[in-house]
Order: sequence, then C-alpha cells, then structure tokens
Amino acid sequence: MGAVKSKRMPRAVREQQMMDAAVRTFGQRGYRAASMDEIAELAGVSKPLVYLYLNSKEDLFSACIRREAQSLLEAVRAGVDPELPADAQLWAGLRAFFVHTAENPDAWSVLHRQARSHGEPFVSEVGCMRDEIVAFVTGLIGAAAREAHSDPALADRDVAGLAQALVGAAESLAGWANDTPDVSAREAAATLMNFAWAGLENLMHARPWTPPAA
Amino acid sequence: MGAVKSKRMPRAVREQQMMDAAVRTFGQRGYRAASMDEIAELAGVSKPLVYLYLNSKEDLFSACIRREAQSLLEAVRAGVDPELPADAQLWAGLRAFFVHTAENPDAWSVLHRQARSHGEPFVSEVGCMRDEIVAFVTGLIGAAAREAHSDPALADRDVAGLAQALVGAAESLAGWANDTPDVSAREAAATLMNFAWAGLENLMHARPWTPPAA
Amino acid sequence: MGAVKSKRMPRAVREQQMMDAAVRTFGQRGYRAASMDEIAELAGVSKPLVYLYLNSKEDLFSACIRREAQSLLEAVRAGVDPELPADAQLWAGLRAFFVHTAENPDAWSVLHRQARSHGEPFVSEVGCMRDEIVAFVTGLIGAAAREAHSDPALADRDVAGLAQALVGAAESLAGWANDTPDVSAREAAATLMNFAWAGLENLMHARPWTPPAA
Amino acid sequence: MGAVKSKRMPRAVREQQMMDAAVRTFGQRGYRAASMDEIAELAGVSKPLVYLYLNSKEDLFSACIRREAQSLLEAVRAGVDPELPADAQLWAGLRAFFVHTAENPDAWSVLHRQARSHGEPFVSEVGCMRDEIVAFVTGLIGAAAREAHSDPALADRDVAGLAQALVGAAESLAGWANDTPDVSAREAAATLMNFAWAGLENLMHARPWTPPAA
DNA sequence: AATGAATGAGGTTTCATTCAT
DNA sequence: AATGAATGAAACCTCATTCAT
Repeated sequence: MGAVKSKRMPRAVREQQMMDAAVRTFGQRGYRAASMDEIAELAGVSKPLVYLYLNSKEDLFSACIRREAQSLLEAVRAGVDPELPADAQLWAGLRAFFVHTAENPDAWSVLHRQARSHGEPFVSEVGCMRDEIVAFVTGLIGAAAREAHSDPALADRDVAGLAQALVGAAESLAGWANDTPDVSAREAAATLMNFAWAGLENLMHARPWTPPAA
Repeated sequence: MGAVKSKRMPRAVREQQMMDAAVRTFGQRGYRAASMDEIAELAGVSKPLVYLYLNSKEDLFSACIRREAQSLLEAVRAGVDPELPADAQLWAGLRAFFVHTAENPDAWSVLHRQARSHGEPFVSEVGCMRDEIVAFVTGLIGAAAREAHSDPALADRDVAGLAQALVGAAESLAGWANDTPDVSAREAAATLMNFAWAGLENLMHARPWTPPAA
Repeated sequence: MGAVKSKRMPRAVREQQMMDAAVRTFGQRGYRAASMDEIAELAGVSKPLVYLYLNSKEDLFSACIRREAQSLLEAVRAGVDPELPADAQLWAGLRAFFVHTAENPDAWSVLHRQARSHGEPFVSEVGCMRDEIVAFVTGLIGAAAREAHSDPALADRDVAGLAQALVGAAESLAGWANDTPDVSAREAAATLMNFAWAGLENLMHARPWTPPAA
Repeated sequence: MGAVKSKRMPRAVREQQMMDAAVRTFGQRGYRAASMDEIAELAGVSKPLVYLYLNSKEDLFSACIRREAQSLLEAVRAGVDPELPADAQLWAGLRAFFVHTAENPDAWSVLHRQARSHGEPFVSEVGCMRDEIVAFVTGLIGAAAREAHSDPALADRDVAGLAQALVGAAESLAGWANDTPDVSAREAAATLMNFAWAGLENLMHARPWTPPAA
C-alpha cells in the first residue's frame, strides 16, 4: 500500500514520509479516529520510529498542521503576480487556493476541519495561517479601493468585514468543491470572484444594502 | 451539574435529556472524544439506560444530528414571512440562522464541524439539511430575480452557484461569530447580506465580473 | 490460581481482592516490574475493572501502602498491653512486629523495599507509618528510663538515637528473617531485644562507649 | 552533562564510564525505571556501544553490583588496622563503611535497595558481599570475646546473631544517614557503636536479657 | 423504568535490543 | 572503535458495550 518499503533512509526523508502518511490519515479519519498504527503502516515504518522522530500524536498533528499551512500559504503567494492590478491578483490568488485545496484534499481537511475541532494547541496553529491569509486579502481589497479612487474611501472596518466574509466563503467553497464531483477549482474561484467583486464594487461606490428599520 | 436527578421519568422526556447531554458533549469534545460515560453522567442517568433508549453511540449521534438539523431548519423557516419581498425574506432568514447558531453553539458545532468530519453515516445526514437550506435560498434568489424583472433571466446554474456560496459563507460566518467575542448575530447577518445582495444585484443586472482571458 | 472466579461481587469485596493481588504482585516483582495485567489476573478480574475501582497503577500502589501500613501498625499496637512494664511492652511489640512481617512477607516487601525505592508519592506514605512506630518506641524507651530511675536522666537526643537504631535494626532483621530459612519471628525478636536492652541499660547507667580521640 | 564526549577511548576506560553512568542511573531510578537510553546518554556514548561492551541490561546491572560490592568491601578492609584491639577495629570499620556509603550514595542504593528488590541473579550477587562482611564482623566479635576472657565463652550462635543484627543495623542506618540531612558518617558510626558495644559487653559478661516466661 | 458489575478490543507510549555501516 | 536507523514486545490506560437484577 504505502510507499515502497525501502530501508535505512536518512532521517529527514523518513520524517517527510511519516508526515505524508499522517496528513492522509488525519485528513480522512480525523485526529482522534486516526491511529498511530495506521499512520506507521502507511508510512512503511514501525510505530516506535514514528515516536522517535515525531514524539507524540499531538506533536505529529501539530507538525502536519504547520507544514501544510506553510505549503498552502506559499502556493497562494506563488500564484499571484504583484505587478498586476488588484482584481487580477485576487483572481489569481483564489485560483491558486482552490487548485491547492483540490490537489491536497487531505491537507485541506486537516487544516480546515480537523485542526479546528480539536482544541487548543491546534486551533491557534491554524489561526495563525488564517490570519496571514486574511491580511493578504485585506491588502488586496484596500489596493483595489485605491485603484478605483473609491469615493468616499472605504472604511477599514468594512474592508475587514469583506475580507473575513471572502475568506470564509472560500474556505467553505473549498470543502464543497472537494466533496462535490464535477466542480473544478476554476469554477469555484469564478463563482466566488463574481460574488466578491460585486460586493466590493457596490461598497466602493457607496451603494451598500441597508437593513429595513429593525 | 446535569439535570436534577429525578427518577422514573417518562421515556420521551428522558430521551430528550440524554440528547441534550449528548449534543453538549459531542459539540464540545467531538464525536470520538466524547465518551458515553460523560454523556450518561451529564444526563443524570446510568449508561445502560442510554443504550436501552438510543441503541449505540452512532445512533445517538445520528439522532442528535437529525434533531438539531430539524430545529435549525424550523428556526429559519419560522423567521421568514413569505409575504415580504425577497430581500427582506433573505435578511430575516439570515438573522434567524445566526441567532439560532449563536444560541445553540454546541448544536451548531455538531452540525457543522463534528458531523462533517466523521464519515459516512453522518455526512449524508447533515447533507440533507443543507440541501434543504440551499433549496430554500435558491428559491429566494429566483424570486428576487423575477421581482427585479432581471433581463436576461439569471441562469439556473448561476443561481445555484450563488446559493452555494451564500450558504457556505453563512456557515463560515456562524463559526466565526461564535468563536469571536463581540460579534452579534445581527452584525454577522448584515455583513453577509451586504456582501450577498450586491453580488445578486450585479448578476441580475447582467454586470458579472469576467475573468481575464484564461 | 488466583481466587476462585466468582462473578458479581459487591464493590468493597472486589476491591479487597484486587489489593490482595496487588500486594502480592508488587511485593514479589517490585512496583515497576509488576504489571496491571498480572494483578488483574491474580485477582480474577479484568483489567478495566481494576482501573474502574482503583484508578491507576500509582493509586493502587498507594492504596496498598496505606492499607498495609495500617495493618502493621494495628498488629503492633494490638500486641502490647499498656499495663505491663516497659521492657515487656517492648518485647511484646517486637514479637508482634516480627510475627506480622513473617506472616505477610509481601506486605513487608511493599512497605520496606518497594515503597522506598520509587520516589515521592510513596516514600512519604511509608514515612508516616515509620514515624508513628518510632514515636511509639521512643515512648517506651522513655518510660523504661523513668521506671529505672535512670540517673542522670537520659537525654532526649539519646533516646531518639536509640529508637531510630532500634527501629532500623528491626526493619533490617525482618527482611533477613524473611529471606533466611529457619529464623523464627521469636528468635529475631529475642536477638534484637538482647541487643537493644543492653544498650539501653548501659546508657541509663551512664556507661556509654566513647570513641577514642579522633 | 555526562563525561566530556571524547572519541576513541580505550575499551577499559569506556567501560568504566558506562558503569559510572549506570550506577548513577540505577541508583536513582531503580533497575526497571532506568533506561539504557539514559545510561548511554549519560555515559556519552551510543547505545550499541553499551551493548557491545556490556551485553545486556541484566549483565550491566550485575557488573555494577560486583564492582560496587568490591569497592565497598575494600574500603572497609582498608579502614581497619588488624593490630588494634577489637573494639577499635570495629569502630574503624564502621566509620569506613558509613563514609563510603555516604560518599557513594548511588552505589549504596544499588547494593542495598535496587539489587535486593529484583530477584534472582542479583540477590545472590549482593548476598555474597554481605556474607563476607558478616564473616568479618563475626571474626571481630569473637576476637573481642577472647580479649575480654569472656566467661563462659560466647556461644557461636550468639555471635552469629549479634553479627547479623549489627550488620543489619548498619545497613539500615546507612540508608537513614543518606536520606537525612545533617547526619554525618561519624555520627551514624558512633550511634551504632554505642548500641552495639553495650550489647556485646553485656553478652560477654553473661548478662543477657531474658524473655519473660513465654 | 433503571442500574451496579463487568469486559473485549484497541489506543498511545516506552524499552531492550539488533542491523548495517 | 563507534553509530544512525530500525523494531518486536509489552506496558498503562480508555471506551463502547453487555449482563443480571
């Protein structure tokens, strides 16, 4: 099943193999339901080696979260060209995001579903990554507003709200796209972009929707 | 702690007590980490009684999912007045949704986080509820389009995508509102409405954002 | 092997059976080498029941220490008649002590050997019992000195030193008597009494041995 | 931490380093709780080297027992001058004993506590040393009796009992002195000498304590 | 209607020990 | 002379589940 069982690998390589197996197992079974036995077997090593290198189930899970969070962040960053206009950057970033989550569904499950359902060491860990993404998006939205000479200038609070909603919707759509056949990354990105860009424009041109008198 | 320990309750009441305890425990600990011991203790009954009434941990979890899904659906339906215009209906539905998730955070955790991370019997169960909500929202969007004499008519596929994105964003915001202090249900609803309505209007007036040449 | 395997005993009885098995196992194998599996089997129950009733290996060991320390103390106290003269009381106490340690060699091993080699929760626990015994002996020696109208009065510090040496020697002899065939409790007691009483008399008559000029 | 990590030492030296580390670890943690990992690390070598030189944990422990037993015996022997009178020899031997055990508490813990709590290969090993010490003391007591023209001659059996009690008391006091702050080796030796010499004199002058009619 | 007593199965973790270089 | 890589076996502990009343 797992990787070809080749013996006596250098530590760094084995560690990556173990984390690959761990991400797959955690992503599919969840943190609690995943067993170290299964992870070790999938990695093609014995359980004690997993403990020798990665210390404990908790540490292993944390390591996975950090590795995959880094990987996702880098994928998004690598996908955008900072020379382009803001809407093109956002579009590129969303595509990169959905492509990455589609290509690494277990990693996405670890980051989005499992890490958030299992309490404190982990929630913070993904929280950091999410904050970085939100900051990135916030920057893009701000830049877009300036490019459009938005008048009156978009309030910071509105920008933040938009960014939160956008990232939230993206997270949710990623899960949906993964779980639903025949939804391509590009399609998910386009749907969201449509949604998001419209909201942006309306806000920038001071045409917000207002609640009826409560 | 749990309910006052009074003996000899009719079955229906006891069952509800057990499910209350179960929802709380599942919501906070997760499906795997929750133990039948803890649930029984919190419910103020012995473990065999839980098994007598609810059969197994899996059945108990399913029962919780169904009960809470129903409860959420009813809350949303009860919140909207079908006589109002579509945007007012949407606004009311969102508020009802966010109020309910804020008032029942454990139930929301069960539906949104725990049920979706634990494989097949459960994922389908929440899937049904979600489909009903999506259908409901789809209906609203369609109605809104007709009210606006949208021309050309909004494609069904676009409506579906929008509804998905809207529901996804709502789900995401519900978690965010629950986890973040000082975010009221009303605020979450307004943020999302702003976001959503703008996208809707743009689409209905045929001003979609189009991707640059791929 | 173990107790007859009779099912559905009341909790208190089962607990005693488990502790009997535990004392035997801990006494013979040592704290670390004893396995909960072995204890459970010897007690004729399954391992989970041991954990249900006694919580953890550490708690089980502590419980054994406390029970056996109590038992030994009571045996010694029951053995002496406070109406008798001090030397007779000492003699009776020693006999009771050696009889008890001979009849419960595993318990004595737990108290004297195992508990003292395994760090802090346990060392204090036996320390308490030992202190009670030392106090008891100190009282007897003081009484003996007064009965003999010791002149000059025996210094408190000397009494304490004697009591420590006496108890230490008794502890040591108990192990020796248990490990050596053909040494009766009575014989051990007589040897020690001989040894101790002589020291007492010399001290009481102010004939201490003095080191040569260092 | 452990020895400075210098490579390519001759085997004999490395072996001593390992045994130093082993004695320290066994003495503090106990036989079972000590891990070969810890010993190897403390010795500044890799685990396979420990196995290459010392074969197994059991062999390593045995080797420690033998080395430390020898060391203690030699210390005691070196402390006494056979030209002196018997009481001076006893006094010197006790001092040497207590000094050695105080200076090597881990070694003493190995010999007195750990070796005796872990079954057969080890118990015999320390038993040998103990027998040598008892024989040595027996000789001294006999000599003292002869010097004193003890009349009637002290029965061999009494001498043996006394020697056992003396050695037992010494062992016990050694532990007590190590565990109790502010008890010097000299003080422990004096306490015991006082105790012992009095008993000896009484016996030699045929003034034994006799139990009341049993 | 309800429970005290009990367990099979499986989880994480540690450890003495060996292999190949 | 020395070690990095690796493991079989067994330890402690937990949990869903049932039996007998």
